Amino acid sequence: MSFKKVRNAHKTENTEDYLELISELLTIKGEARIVDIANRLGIAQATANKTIQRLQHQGFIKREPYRSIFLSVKGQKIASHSKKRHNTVFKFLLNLGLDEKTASADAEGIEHHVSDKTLKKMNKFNAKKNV
Amino acid sequence: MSFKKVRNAHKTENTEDYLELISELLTIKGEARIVDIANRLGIAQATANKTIQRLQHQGFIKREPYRSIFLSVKGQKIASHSKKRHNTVFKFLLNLGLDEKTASADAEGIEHHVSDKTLKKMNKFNAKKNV
DNA sequence: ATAGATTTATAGCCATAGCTATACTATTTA
DNA sequence: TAAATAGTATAGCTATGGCTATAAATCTAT
Repeated sequence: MSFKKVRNAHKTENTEDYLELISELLTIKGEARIVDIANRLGIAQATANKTIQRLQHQGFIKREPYRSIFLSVKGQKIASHSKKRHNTVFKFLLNLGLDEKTASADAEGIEHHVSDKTLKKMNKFNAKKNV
Repeated sequence: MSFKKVRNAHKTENTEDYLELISELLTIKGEARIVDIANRLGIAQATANKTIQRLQHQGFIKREPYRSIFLSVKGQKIASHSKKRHNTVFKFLLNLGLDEKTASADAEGIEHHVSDKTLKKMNKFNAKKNV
C-alpha cells in the first residue's frame, strides 16, 4: 500500500522543513532562534519550541537553553538533502511553465513526496530545459 | 507563508483519500465497508471507524450503524475532484517516464499538493504527450 | 434457530502539532 | 544598574490519527 509511504512521509515532513529552515537561518543570520522559526513557519512560538524539543531529543539539533539552535551532523545531512530536493522540484515547476510564486508554494508541499526515481526524471527534464 | 497552505492541505488530505476510496468501493463493490477501507489503507479497523465518524460529523458521508457507508453530495464532489486530480498527476508522472508503480506511489503523495495552476500545466503536458 | 464467524463500535492508550496564557531568562536602553 | 522589552520555556488545552483489546451487532451455515 502506497498510503503507508505517504503517512511515513508526513512524519518526516515537518522535521525536514524545520531542519532546512534552521540551516537557512544559520547561513543567512549566523543563528537560528525560536522566534524566527515561528515567524517563518507562521506558527506560535510555543509550538516551534515544542517541536524543537522533539528534534533535540531525536538528535537532529543541538542547543543550550535560551541560546541559538544548531544542527547535529545527522540534522545537517537531512537539511542538505532536503534543500537539494526542494531546488530540483522548484526548478522543475518553473520549467513546466509556472510562475515563481506558484512554483515555490507547490514545491513546498510536493517535495516531501517525490521518490528518488521521480527526482531523477525531474533533473533530466531540468537539464533539457537548461535552467 | 506557503507553509500554511501545506498544513492546510494536510488536514484535507486524509479526508480526500477516504472519500476517493469510498467512491471507488461503491462503484466496484456497490458498498463501502469499514473492513475494506481499513485493509485498503493499511490501517487498523478501529482507526478507520474513528475517521469515518469524523467524516460523518463533518457531513461528508452518510451511514447507519453496522451498514455500508455512502457519500453525501458534499462528499461526492470532493471525491470526484480528487479522482480527476489523481489521474492527471498519475498520467503526468507516466509521461515523465516513470514506471507504473513509482508513478502510482508518488501520485498518492503529490496529488494533494498540486494547485490548480500546476494541474493545468500537467494536463497540457499530458495532452502534448498524448497519453 | 442458534452457534460461530465476521464486522462494527467503543474504550483507553500514545504521539504529533496546533493554540493561549503565563512564567522565566536575557538583552537593551534609559 | 535597574527597568522595560524581547525572547524562551512551560503548562494545559484541542484535534487528528495511529494502536490494541474488548464488546456488541450482524451474517452465515449447520
